[in-house]
Amino acid sequence: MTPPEAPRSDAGRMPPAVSSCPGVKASSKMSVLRKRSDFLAAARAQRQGTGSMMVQGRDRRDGDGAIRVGFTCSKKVGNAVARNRAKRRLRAVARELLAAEGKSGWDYVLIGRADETATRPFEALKRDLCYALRKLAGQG
RNA sequence: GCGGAGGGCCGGAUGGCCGCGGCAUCCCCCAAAGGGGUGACGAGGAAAGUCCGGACUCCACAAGACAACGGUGCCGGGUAACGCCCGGCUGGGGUAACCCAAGGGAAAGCGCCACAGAGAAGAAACCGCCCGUCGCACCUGCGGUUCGCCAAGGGAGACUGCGCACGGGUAAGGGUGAAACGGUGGGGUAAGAGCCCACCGCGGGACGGGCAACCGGACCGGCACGGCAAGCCCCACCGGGAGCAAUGCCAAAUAGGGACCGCGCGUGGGGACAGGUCGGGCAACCGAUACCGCCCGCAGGCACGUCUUGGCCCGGCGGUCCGGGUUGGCAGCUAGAGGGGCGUUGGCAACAACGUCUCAAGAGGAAUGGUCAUCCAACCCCGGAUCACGGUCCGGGGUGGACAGAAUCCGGCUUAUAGGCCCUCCGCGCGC
RNA sequence: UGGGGUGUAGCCAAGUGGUAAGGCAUCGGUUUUUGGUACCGUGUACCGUAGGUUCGAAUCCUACCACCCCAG
Repeated sequence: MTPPEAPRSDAGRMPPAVSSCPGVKASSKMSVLRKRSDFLAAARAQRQGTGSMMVQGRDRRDGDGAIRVGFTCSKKVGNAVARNRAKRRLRAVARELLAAEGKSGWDYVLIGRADETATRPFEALKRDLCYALRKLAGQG
């Protein structure tokens, strides 16, 4: 099912250039995951790690074309301030890219990492998400 | 100028671009849902820890109780209340400003005080000191002898010395310990001792001051009453229990567990059917004149126009209650002991009263942001100037923002916190 | 939101006011040709942190820190 898994160090390597990830106006409505069962379902599906985040993706297969996304951070990220900041940056980067790069009908869950999610430059954060979305699309 | 003490305040600023939350309003729309536009508002001094106190809601009880358990603990005041705050007292620390204290009761009782030490709780008597007796030391000497001495018995006994000896006196000295039953000096004595005296300490205390804690204290007592209650405990005061995942309402959906009740007294006639009561079984009874449906009366019940079938067991259906159990929505949900400013009055103060102006997040996998630029602190580097060699000032460059995110609300406490600002006071030094 | 527990040597741990047990591990030695095993010996603790009560605290009290568990 999964193609030959890239070694762990691959996650830190430079993702595809930003120019290949043009920011396009949202074509479909993006809504937010709110139920625990949705998060658990996504966690069982495919995942792709990068230097600054972990991305989980799942094809809902319910006929609805909407892209849904959830954000979460474990306690390992830090205190409430650090967790909230990480989720806000993930939310900002998802809002810019997900409508264009995500596959319709999928659920995505973005998981923050300690330090990296909060401190990585915004452009690099965008490259990480773009890279992860393409890997997931390729796997699917 | 240096060092220190106390208190208060701030917690980066501005502007682009892209966004988020509920609210108000307008538009699209028959309406709802949904979408769009506009507007003001949108984290903290600790929002944190969840350590106290309340509001609020439900449960329990019926007065306010008692017991148990838990908490608080100098006195007075403030407060809705508090374990908080203010003022005072006492004790301790500091040259001082000031700081610290769970600070009631140890003559209600129980318990503990290791080791060391004579003795550790209604004191004790080891060494020592003193008195007396006896023995030895003096004289004599039965005897024995390793010839150094040992020694029964008798005498003298004033002084002195000695004793694993005995009987008393004593608690000054010694040493132990965290703590040893007043201290220092003098008198006194056989030696000593509050035995007596002076001062200090201690206990009681008329009376005076103070709301009180407490303070002062004539006078009296030769001195007793060790410490620990953050050991049990006693005393006084406070506390019914649970918590917004409380609680109330609405909708949908799953499983059909447990308990209880009901399935409705009848009666006469007509008429039809072959088996008969809600279903099954058993027993009984009846059966072509039974019996139900049906029709007509009587009586009774209530839902008022319908119902009214005998026994036992099992089941079924309906209802009520209890229990298990899934999900979503709405309310609770933010205007209240509310915060802030100014003023007046009372009070030393905490605070209170009144007047006036002003401010006001309500999320719910959880909004209050992302990004860029400029500036302001801070830190580092380089160059220059000055200097009391600690530093200060000017210019340029770089890094770059403490602790930390509302979750029903409020009053406190505690803890974290880069850096900065202000006020008052104390000590020392210098100048005028 | 409410409740409970733990913290002692590198690891596991006993100790409930009076010198901080024990085991494993480490290190040294004996035995063995060597290693292992066995035996003997040795060191290692500011008892989670900071205050307080007490003559004396791992132990009692208060505050804080970290971790774990339970209920709705």
